[in-house]
Amino acid sequence: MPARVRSPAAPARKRLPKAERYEGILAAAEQVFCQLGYDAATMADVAQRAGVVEGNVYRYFKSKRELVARVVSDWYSRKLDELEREVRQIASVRSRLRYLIAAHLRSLRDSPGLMRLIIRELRTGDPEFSRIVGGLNQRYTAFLRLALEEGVRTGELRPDTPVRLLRDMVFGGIEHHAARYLAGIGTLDVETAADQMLALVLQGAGRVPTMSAPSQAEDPA
Amino acid sequence: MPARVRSPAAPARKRLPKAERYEGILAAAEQVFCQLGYDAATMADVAQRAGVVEGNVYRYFKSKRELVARVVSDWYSRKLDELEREVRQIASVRSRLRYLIAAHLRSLRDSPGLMRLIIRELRTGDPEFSRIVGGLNQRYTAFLRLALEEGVRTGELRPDTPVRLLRDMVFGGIEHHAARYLAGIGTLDVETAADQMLALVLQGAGRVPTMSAPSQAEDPA
Amino acid sequence: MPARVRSPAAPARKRLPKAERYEGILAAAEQVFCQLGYDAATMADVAQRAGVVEGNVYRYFKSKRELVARVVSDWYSRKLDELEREVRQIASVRSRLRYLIAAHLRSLRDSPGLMRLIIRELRTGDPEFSRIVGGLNQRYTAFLRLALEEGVRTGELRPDTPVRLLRDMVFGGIEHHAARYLAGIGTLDVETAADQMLALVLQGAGRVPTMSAPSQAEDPA
Amino acid sequence: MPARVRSPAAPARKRLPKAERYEGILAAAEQVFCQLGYDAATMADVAQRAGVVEGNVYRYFKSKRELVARVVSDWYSRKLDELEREVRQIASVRSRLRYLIAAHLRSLRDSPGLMRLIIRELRTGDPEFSRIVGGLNQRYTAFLRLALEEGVRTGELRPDTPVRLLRDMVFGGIEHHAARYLAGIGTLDVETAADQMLALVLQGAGRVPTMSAPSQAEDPA
DNA sequence: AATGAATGAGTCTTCATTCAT
DNA sequence: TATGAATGAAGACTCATTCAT
Repeated sequence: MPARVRSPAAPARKRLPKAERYEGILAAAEQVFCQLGYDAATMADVAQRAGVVEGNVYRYFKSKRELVARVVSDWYSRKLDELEREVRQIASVRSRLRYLIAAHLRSLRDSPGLMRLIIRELRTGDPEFSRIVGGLNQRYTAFLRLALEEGVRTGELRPDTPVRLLRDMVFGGIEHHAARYLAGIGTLDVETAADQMLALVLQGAGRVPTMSAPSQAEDPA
Repeated sequence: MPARVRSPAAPARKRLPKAERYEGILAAAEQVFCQLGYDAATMADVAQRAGVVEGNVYRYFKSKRELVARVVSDWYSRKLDELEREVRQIASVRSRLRYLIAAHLRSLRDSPGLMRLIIRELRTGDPEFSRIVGGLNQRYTAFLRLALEEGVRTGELRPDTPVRLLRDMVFGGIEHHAARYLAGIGTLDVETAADQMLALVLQGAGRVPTMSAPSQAEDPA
Repeated sequence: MPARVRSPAAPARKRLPKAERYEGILAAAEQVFCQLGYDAATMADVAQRAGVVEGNVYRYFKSKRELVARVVSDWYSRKLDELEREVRQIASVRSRLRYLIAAHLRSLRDSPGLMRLIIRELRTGDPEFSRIVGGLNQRYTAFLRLALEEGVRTGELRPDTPVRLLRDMVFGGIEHHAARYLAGIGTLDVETAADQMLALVLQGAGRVPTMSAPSQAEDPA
Repeated sequence: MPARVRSPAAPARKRLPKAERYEGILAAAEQVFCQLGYDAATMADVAQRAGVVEGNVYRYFKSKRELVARVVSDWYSRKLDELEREVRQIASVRSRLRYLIAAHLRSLRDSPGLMRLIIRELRTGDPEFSRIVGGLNQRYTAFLRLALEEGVRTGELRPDTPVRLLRDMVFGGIEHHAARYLAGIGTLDVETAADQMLALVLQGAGRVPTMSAPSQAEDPA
């Protein structure tokens, strides 16, 4: 009986259809893992929150690792569908970049617990985890990579753009930027951050040196 | 008043000066923590690697948390000294940025275990940890922030540069970029990555506005 | 995320209904605690005596302190029931005093281990302990206090009787008296001791003031 | 490094005469044991408070048990001297009883930590402890026993007085009475308690039934 | 399908005591 | 005589996982 925070447990129900019980446990696991983190969360916590008995969880998930993996892959699946749907409707590369940056920021803002879980646990190298979550992360970041590659093709981006590095700067930058927010400190202004990051991605921070093509708005000229 | 009787005790191992033993345990802990991560590592592992009995570790470090904290803060201290020494000798902002980017990449390349430890455990919010490591991370990232701010002052960078966001993109980008390497997959080409990242920081990925086609797409011309 | 893998687990022992196992552990704990005392007893001792694995004890009792507390409160509950039942059937105050004195002596004679445990551990001020055992001791001693108070009301006892002090002398006296027996030295003659103590309580040890030699010095004659 | 309360340590001094060091450690031990109790106190606590290094304590006391035993026997020796000195000057048995009762109450009031230590640890049956403290407790209680026996001889007390039982009631009663005070709750009024207890010892609480020799002052005649 | 009792291998941490220096 | 580093044997408590019912 750890001094853990236990939330109002759902009353146990009997004989649910398999799929429904599965979803219930998954949802409970998401809450518990997000709130406590992987290590601190216990299977007992999950079972209780799901209104199920401990051993029963193992009928649906063969181990704790698989359970987190499913929670995370679930999130990725949902996110992937959403991105798929939205991104195809955005014509310009620039707008697509803007959308993807903002989308990731929104994810961090709206599901900080889950994102912290992903960021922390994704880098584990656990085989069980990799097997399940594996490609999903790649497919997720692929949206940005593809957008950048298209930008190169269309000429909106320099031909020598180091696409993967730029992608890393975007995702890594967003996650770093949100670190304080994830830690419960401060807020996260999605739109401002997205605008600034997009600008940095496109023009960098260096002063444009040419005479003929003066830089930004604040040019005294 | 335990009824158990203590056993007669075996021959004592070699007796080291306090500082030496401290360093020995610290070094052992660094290895163990870097290899297994904080949670998976046990104090028994550390003690064994240090050639010491488990209980003896506690003469030098009052808890496992303090021990990691010391390992990490030790690294930061060394790094901070080094940065301090080097950075002050680099005149131009551009060169300083290049140096800081490369330095962080080198850290990841040369101490992947430690860096993974830091990246993972730094975001824990544990008070023991924060107390000790606390400001070190800030002081570390401050070097880049200061360089960027100076760039703004000297006019090498745009006056409206979002300094903190850019700093996050650099550190986050580097760490993301090194993720595969940290996971034991692939290599890390410090110089190339540093060059590319510096370029992105300064000019971004957007097409250079030529005379005929000045700045961005939304240019009214 | 421990890297250690759990072992395949051995054949499970017999499965008892919850209440039965609870009682079994409680009984084992009583024996162990009484024999060794609280500090010297270990949860492993208790588990072994109960024929259960150590960790399983914690399914029923959340801590060692709670376990002793339950053992002790269990005894009090039983004793309280018994006293309740018996005392109400005894009409005269004198008989009631005699009964309560003898009953406490019998408790010491018949459950010396448990009584030693109570006497030693009751005075600990541990919150877990107090929470559970708390009022039970007071309710136990209240029987004597109430009998004395009634004696005062009925005139069988002097109106200025210091009830609490007298109660302390009875309980403290009995416990002191039984100390040698509790230590395993000598025997305990309940009836004789009860008779003598009752006499002391009622008349004290002072010479009875006869007609010719009236009581104490402060006798006005 | 336990979260224990450590008091201002005396600075280590070198090369004290043996006897002086011995006393210093003993004094430190008394403080520590009284404050924390035997089990919770550590040899490290004692050493620190004595301004001595841990291992050095063992040059003067061969074990923790012996150390407490010495602390306790020290107290008894002092007390015994004091009683010896005082008691011989008190002529009447009655006064002597009054003095001994009050003296024990004062001990409890003035050295609650030590008394708690004695009361708790004296009943352990530890051979090391018994060997050292052994007879002291008996010699201490003997003062009261002798006074009672003399009372019997002189006729001030009934010839059939159960001396040992009465002695137990006095000491046990006092200790029970002081229990709340020892637990840090409430105060201890030595004089009142002594008066009341003396009266109980001499006359008991029973209403004197005779016509010819009416009882106390509050008798309506 | 569901239950939940039972397992067992850890985890961290504490401390009396010894002994090389 | 003094030091304090080192020992080692517990000890309380946790938790993923299994399996009889």
